Amino acid sequence: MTSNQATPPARSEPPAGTTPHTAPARTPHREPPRTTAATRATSRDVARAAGVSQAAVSLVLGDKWRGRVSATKAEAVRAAARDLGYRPNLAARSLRMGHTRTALLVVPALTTEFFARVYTGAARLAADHGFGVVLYPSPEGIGPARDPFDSASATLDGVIASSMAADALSALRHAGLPLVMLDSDPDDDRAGATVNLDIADGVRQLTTHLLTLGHRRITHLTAGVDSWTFALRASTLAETLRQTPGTQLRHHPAALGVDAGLHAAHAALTGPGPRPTALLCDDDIIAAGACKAVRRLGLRVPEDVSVTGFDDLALAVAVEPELTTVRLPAEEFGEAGMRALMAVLDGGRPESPTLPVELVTRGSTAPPPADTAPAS
Amino acid sequence: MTSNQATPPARSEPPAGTTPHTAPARTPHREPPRTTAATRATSRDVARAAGVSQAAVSLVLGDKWRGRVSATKAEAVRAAARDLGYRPNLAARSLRMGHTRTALLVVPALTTEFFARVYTGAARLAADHGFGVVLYPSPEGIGPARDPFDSASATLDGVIASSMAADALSALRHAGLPLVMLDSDPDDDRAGATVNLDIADGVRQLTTHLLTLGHRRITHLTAGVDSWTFALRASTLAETLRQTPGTQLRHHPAALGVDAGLHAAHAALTGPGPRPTALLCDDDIIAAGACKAVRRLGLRVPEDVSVTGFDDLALAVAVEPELTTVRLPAEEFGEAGMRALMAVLDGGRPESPTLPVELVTRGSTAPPPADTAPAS
DNA sequence: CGCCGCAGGTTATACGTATCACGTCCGGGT
DNA sequence: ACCCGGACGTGATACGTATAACCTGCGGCG
Repeated sequence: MTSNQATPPARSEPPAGTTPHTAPARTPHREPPRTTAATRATSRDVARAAGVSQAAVSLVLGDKWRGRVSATKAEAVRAAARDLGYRPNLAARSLRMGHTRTALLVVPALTTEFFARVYTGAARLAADHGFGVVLYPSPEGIGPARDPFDSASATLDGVIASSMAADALSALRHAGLPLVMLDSDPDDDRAGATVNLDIADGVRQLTTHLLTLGHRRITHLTAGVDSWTFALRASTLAETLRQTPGTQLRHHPAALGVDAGLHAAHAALTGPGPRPTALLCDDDIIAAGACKAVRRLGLRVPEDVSVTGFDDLALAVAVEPELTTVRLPAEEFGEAGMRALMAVLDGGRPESPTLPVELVTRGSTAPPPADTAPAS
Repeated sequence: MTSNQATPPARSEPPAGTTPHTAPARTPHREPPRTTAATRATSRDVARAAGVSQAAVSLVLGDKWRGRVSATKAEAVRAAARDLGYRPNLAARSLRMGHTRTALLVVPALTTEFFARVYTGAARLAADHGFGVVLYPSPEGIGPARDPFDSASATLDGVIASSMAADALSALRHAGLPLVMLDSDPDDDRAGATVNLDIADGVRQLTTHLLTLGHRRITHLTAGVDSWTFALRASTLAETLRQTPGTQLRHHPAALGVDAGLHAAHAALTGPGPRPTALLCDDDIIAAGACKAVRRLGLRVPEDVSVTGFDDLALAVAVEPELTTVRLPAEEFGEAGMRALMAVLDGGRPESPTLPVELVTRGSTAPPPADTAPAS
């Protein structure tokens, strides 16, 4: 603190009560950038203050001063930087370095808790390595199809994209940026790496759980989204049931959302043929809607109909009964994506892990009613 | 996985042979940009392709060529840019222009649906104006207290901050960036503008609804977060009830989350004195937990105890009974914040609107049980 | 003695863009 | 005839940073 017009005098704080009954608050002219901070300090300012050259500042602050700057001057530089509140201009640095240490995360929509958690995990790991993450919610969330690179005001070093945001992928591919796919076909050659959740294992665990309870008529309420991860749910379920004779599997298209789940479940329960005893839903939200449908038909969960979810969102324990579901490690998913991207950026060989999932057994599943005749 | 080194067949190598062997592969001088796709096209490349100067390209693409470039050449420039897939280097532009068209949105945590929707609204409006939005989830979401500007890899033009992220505000204030506060005390002089939701009106509507149904003993399950918006809920509730004689108001501290709501409601319902007939919760998630507590005590919602939420999240219609709640226009909230920030950035006088909220009456409220003795 | 190497610096430069200052060529007003 | 101003362009420059290239003593070693 030297000169620089400092010491803003006490701000004229009205101490308590006595609200200014008029409160004119005129002064509409224009507050010129009078208050300090008008222009940020540059490395040249720091150099001047420390009595060295701008290059020396860059060296010291970049921690590359081993045998180039004396310890005395290095400390002087650091002190000056601190005093001036110096922050490097990231735009200039990016221009010079040719990279931005920023990744783009492409997700279908952010209002889904799942992807919010994926982002959180990715951002946390990124921050630990000096990276930033910006979001590109795909068209359904943000408006008409828009170029991802117009959305990201920073230039990008790489992209992490959910397979559910397939509509944005063509633009991404064209840009030739390093790409990490989330939950995508491992054979997809667009990606430099692929991070997956072990969805198939989750479905198998869930199915085994229902089978063990005695269920034989299972209806799958699908998300109605054309993406690899949802296709995998359906195919794994079909394959698993095929190994147990006497089972019956149906698929009912729903959509994402409570209402969609409700309507699909209603249709599934009132349709022709024997009523299913278990509803396997593509996510927890659909499952919540399905539970509502069951009760509106005068039936109970789980005594009459078992319902299962997927994801283990906060919602899963907010409804009653609490949902039996498959817990997806969302934060770790985002972390793994970011880690893979950083590996690609470092030129190393990226890992393409498959993250384990976990069956969480709660109150929405039970043995089917005793009076139910076994299928066929 | 054997040799990573393999498979660069015919990488470059113009196979035309007869390369002058006097020019061995050495040439360490300077790598000319040989491999097209490796480096992005610059405005200079476009200029060369269109047969004009780089300045002309900038003029045309910046739509500032009124009387400076002929229509013919302008079209040629646009064609060349299209052919080359030219994208301006945003880092260079930011450096030159001194701004980034990027705003930072500071929220307490993203995993809450509410702020995810706020972000979506802000980002949508921003995109329409060529702005981007990056997020700074506050420490609780992202890790230990970290400088917002390390998190944002782009430099920033301004900040939109929720009052719930108060812990990050000191760093923000120090930076002297244009600041728009979300849901904050209008007298707060830190902000260039303040956008509010009409929380007080929502509380009054909710309270009137309960009073009209006949409730006299109301317990407020608070979020336990020290922020202006939650304080306003409590004070407005108290003030409203004070105007109706014979009412009894208690406050029970909860926290954000289903479990917290459950425990707080349990305590509220089993505590000393006559049982409250209505539980007014600071948000829908707490309310969902409260409903669970009611049922675990062998009581029914809403016949024995009415429960109300706040926010109108997706959760509100996922639980049964569906929650009576106050709908907060989250997307519009984010939009209004972004609009105010852009107004500040344009040097204009920003509006500081208060957005209306709406009472949504659903199944979780009903008249109190008839056998309930009036309070006092 | 000559000269190398190294610590401790500085100067110059390039990244890609937007814009200012400067040219040139005209047609038209005085 | 002269100058003015507008249309049409181009060259130069600066934004702030990181780093390559260069410079200067100085102790040591053949």
